[in-house]
Amino acid sequence: MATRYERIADDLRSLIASGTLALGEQLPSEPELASRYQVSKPTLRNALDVLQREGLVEKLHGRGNFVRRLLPQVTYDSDRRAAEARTTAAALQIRVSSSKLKAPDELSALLRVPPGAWLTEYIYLTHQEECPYSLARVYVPYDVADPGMPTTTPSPWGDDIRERLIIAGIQLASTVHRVTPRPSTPEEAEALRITARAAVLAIERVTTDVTGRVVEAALLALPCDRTEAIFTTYATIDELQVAQ
Amino acid sequence: MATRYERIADDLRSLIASGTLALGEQLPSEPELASRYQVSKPTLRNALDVLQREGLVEKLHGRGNFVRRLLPQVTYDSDRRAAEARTTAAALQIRVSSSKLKAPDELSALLRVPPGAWLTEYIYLTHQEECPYSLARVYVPYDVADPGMPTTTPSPWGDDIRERLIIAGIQLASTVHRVTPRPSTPEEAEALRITARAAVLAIERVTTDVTGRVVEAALLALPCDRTEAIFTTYATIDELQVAQ
DNA sequence: CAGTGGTCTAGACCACGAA
DNA sequence: TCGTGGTCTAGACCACTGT
Repeated sequence: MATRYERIADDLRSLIASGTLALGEQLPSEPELASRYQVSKPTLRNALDVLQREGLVEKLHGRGNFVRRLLPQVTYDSDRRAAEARTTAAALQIRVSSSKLKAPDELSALLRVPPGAWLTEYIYLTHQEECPYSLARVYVPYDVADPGMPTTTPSPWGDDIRERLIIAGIQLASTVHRVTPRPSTPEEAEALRITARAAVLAIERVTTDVTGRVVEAALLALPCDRTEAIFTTYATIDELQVAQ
Repeated sequence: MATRYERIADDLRSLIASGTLALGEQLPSEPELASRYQVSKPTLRNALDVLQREGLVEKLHGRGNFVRRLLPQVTYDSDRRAAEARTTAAALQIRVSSSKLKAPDELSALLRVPPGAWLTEYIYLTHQEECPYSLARVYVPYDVADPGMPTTTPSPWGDDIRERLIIAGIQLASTVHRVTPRPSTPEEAEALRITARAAVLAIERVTTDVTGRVVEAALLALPCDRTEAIFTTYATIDELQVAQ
């Protein structure tokens, strides 16, 4: 037997699905809904919590509850060219800032440089039509190159930095992506405008050149509930030769 | 200012971290904790909900609240050899079953075969020390090959199937992974013994051979809160030549 | 059966956002 | 200032688990 709050959630869900409650529309206030369903406020809030976890309802303290608009899908692609094709179509606004810093311990381990080595940090904050899309922090050791500020059209994932490394004569050899869903940090929640501790898909990317040196690393945070990430791997030459 | 339930959650969290509450240990009952912290039951439950969402506490209806044991980390690696090295160390129990079926619409799109074409389906359910680890469904079109039942030591991700395809003379060329966090289906929640609708990391893998034919596809489901996935990509030959 | 967590009430009061 | 959601109380009763 379904509980009271589940039945209320079911009812509101079908109202949203049928369009009776339009996207972006404000729901009636909680006391109003509570009296309409003849339940107490905590029970009604329990129902709204279910819908919030499902991503159907957005609660804004002091303003009201709203039917969540369809948010654009976020797509990461390890293949730079495929990503570009999509990016141009999607009209993203990308804000990049850069600074120089001494590598803290986590970054020195990631980039395999001594702690305190100089790094250039690029922070990419991308929006799609006012809606936060992704947060990327890209690091390049200063003794590898100083790519300077982006001049070309940037990519949300800092792929333009890697392009600049290639132009500078650095031969990229392999890229390792470590993908982990985890709760967002307060800074990420703020930047992506998601509720505190809501999950993000974290992608840790490390690019190595043909000499085995780490030439770039990136920490990406994508909103978990509307993200897909695509990775394409090709058989290496020796694998194909073994098969032949 | 932290709320009442947040301060209680903080306190319990530090008790768990310090080992005062041992892993797997049953917490005092909710009325007991409520009176100890001088709060009402709903407030105390709110604190436990926070810890449950963080994965620190497991609530079992009719039995009690327990400190969640450290669950083994689940690691997917796109690199078969790296994955093997880890797997042998970790002592996984893998159960494989196979059946033949006609491709439903979703699978025919994924495998690029006509709807209703014959497929071999392999279901891999992996445990590590009684704890569910991963669920993988692997599909091979029947006209590509019939790998038969696994004889070698299997991999949790069905990599042994791909090994068998290589031995059968099929030249694998590229693999595309599509990674999406999403709520679990009831079957997945059951198999992975996670709470209903808890998030899984879904990996959709499609392997293509040198003729461009899809020779294998897999649908993997991994428990979101303790999973990492690693993807390694190498510069293709033409990228390196362009750079030179 | 006893003991546990799950649901629910009918209020009170606080904190936030916008006018 | 007013209307909104957020927190909290002190209980009652239901549903599940193990003996």
